[in-house]
Amino acid sequence: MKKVKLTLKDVAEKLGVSTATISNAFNRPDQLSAARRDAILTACKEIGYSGPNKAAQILRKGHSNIVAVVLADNIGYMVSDPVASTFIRGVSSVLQEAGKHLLLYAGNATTILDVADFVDGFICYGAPQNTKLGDELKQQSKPVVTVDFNLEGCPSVNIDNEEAAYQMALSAIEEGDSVAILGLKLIDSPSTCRIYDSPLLDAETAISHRRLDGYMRAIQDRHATISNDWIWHLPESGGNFARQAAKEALSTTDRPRTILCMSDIIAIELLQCALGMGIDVPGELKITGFDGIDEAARTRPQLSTVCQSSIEKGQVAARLLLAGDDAKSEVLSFELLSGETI
Amino acid sequence: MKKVKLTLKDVAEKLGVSTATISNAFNRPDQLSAARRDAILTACKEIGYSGPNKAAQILRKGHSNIVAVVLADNIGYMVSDPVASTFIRGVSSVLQEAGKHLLLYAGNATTILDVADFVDGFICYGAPQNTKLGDELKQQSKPVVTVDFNLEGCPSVNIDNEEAAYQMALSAIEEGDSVAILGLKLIDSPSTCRIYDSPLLDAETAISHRRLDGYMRAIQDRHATISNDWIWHLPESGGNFARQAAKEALSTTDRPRTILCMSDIIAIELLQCALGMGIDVPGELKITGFDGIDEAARTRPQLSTVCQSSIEKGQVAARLLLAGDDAKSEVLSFELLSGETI
DNA sequence: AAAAAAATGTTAATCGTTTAAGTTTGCCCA
DNA sequence: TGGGCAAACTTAAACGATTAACATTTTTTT
Repeated sequence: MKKVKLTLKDVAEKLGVSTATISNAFNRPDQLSAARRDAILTACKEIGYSGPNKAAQILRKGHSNIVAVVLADNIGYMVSDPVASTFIRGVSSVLQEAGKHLLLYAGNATTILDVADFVDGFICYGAPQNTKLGDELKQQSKPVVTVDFNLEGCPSVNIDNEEAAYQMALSAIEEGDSVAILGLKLIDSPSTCRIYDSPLLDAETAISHRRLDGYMRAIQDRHATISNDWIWHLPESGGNFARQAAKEALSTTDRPRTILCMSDIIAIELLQCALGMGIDVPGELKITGFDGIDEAARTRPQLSTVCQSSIEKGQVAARLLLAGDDAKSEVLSFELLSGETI
Repeated sequence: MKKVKLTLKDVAEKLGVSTATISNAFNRPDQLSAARRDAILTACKEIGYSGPNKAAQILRKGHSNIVAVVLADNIGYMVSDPVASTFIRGVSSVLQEAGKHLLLYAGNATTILDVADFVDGFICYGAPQNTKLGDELKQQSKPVVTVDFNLEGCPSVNIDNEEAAYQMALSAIEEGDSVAILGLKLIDSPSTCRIYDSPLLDAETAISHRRLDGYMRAIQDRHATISNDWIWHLPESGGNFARQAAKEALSTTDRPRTILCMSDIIAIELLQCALGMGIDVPGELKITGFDGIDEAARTRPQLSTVCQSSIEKGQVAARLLLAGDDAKSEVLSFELLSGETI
């Protein structure tokens, strides 16, 4: 139980050498003889000095080996979401290998400027609801990598959401079908609702809108029908939002033949809801998901969905951040999983 | 795109006041006149100074508003584990309210001493496999709260695992039954195996052993039978480990009547395995879980398990850490969920 | 054997703040 | 009128390291 913390200076005095030499012993082995270095290091161990103070190092060196991962929604929700947590796993594995630490940050919380001074960079996952985050990110000077959305001037990691949604929808929709969409973060509302004519949110950068574009293109190509009041907005995938939307969509007069869901979580909720109501899937209703989470492979009937590797996304994002200035945006591949719901 | 970072000194010169005054404007409003304070703050906004550098503040003030959450296993696994991620959600909610940040830390990675200098404290979740972590924790001087295990001198958050396991087992086991146990982290092995006579791991501090004690007491009280080669060790709950143990346990000659599992994840895997083999649950085989994750309520037949509130655990842990020196250990309550598997 | 190069140390400035202690000013009251 | 006291600022010493630039010794080269 050491009460007093030793400093580099204390150690230097005790050993009768300069602080520079102690510092070099820890940081730049080539700057002193191996013999002296060993002597210093073992002496430090003996007297209980565990190395240069990190806080001081951060200030002096200007970097901390800490990378902030900024999650679009609150940490709690994101961490329990399988897609997001798998993503974090990917990031974490690469960072860990590089000896970096992971600061988990909630985008909806207070300002990121609280940490911008000492983290080495930001990995931002998912489009933030408020534009404040974007502004702050460009106000500060640390490198940024965005995932599943784009920010001017920052390398990003994405799949081709438009194309993925298009292909998925195309294989689900039959000529002339009626279609509904359970979408994510389409408009600025904290609750489940149909979008009608509400202004679309962040239409240029958000992946939700790329997916919507893809769906719409497929609907056109199949000469299918849809209207704005058959497009639902969910603020997040979590249980209640999805359940409510599912119920609404299933109790429309003249129920849609096909419902396209922007996440597997939503699709699974919808599926359970439909089965509970005695609706035959895919006989009476076809359902598609998005993401390819493990659970999707276990539903009965098995969900059709777009598989993307969240873990790879995380790894690539981390690598891009570590790569520094010459990092270029990456578009990852996806795969269609043809299940039994279409 | 500011290229040069302004410092307090720059601002002070520009405004013609001392650095102390600027600093006070940000940190100690009572030290200067309101008029001047407003003037300074708005001036700062104008010239693009976003407040004192945090790295310097950490060094000078000696605290950072960062709390490290140390996870027993690797971050990746823990984050995707429903129990652990719910726990993190709890921690995060309290920290966020207190304006603290959350550094996610993998206990199995490198030393925590990397961050001990600048975090304000540690919340350690789950017994670490290696004792190194414990040593390091007491080597450093920041406050520590442990969860689901104990560390000498540190406040902890637990349920009464022995009693919970006892009660659960007691209601599952019938007089004279044969029993098997699928346990977690009982011995020092990276793979699934029966424990036979391997030395038990960390027997004093680990909750696994409290649970084991409880099971054993119930087995005695019910005059049931068990042997060391019917106690399995799993390094973690994750899929493959559980599946392997489940298969082994179910293919023993003279299969056990009751299998007690130390987590719901394990129990669910076992249940699926048993149903897949055409075994009638609970007719031929009774199963109990532990934790009370959401998914447990959705299995058919519904799992019997011990429910504990992971989110509360997280909240309490965070509050204990924030409470400082006068924090006392807390024992949370649990509830038996009598499902259809016993 | 002298000059050049390399190896090993030290000195002191610096990173960007905070804050105890000191200074100046203005105000009140006897 | 001047002593006592706040209020409002400033000065300057930390916080605990890193790292150019310089100084000294040892080794290598010619």
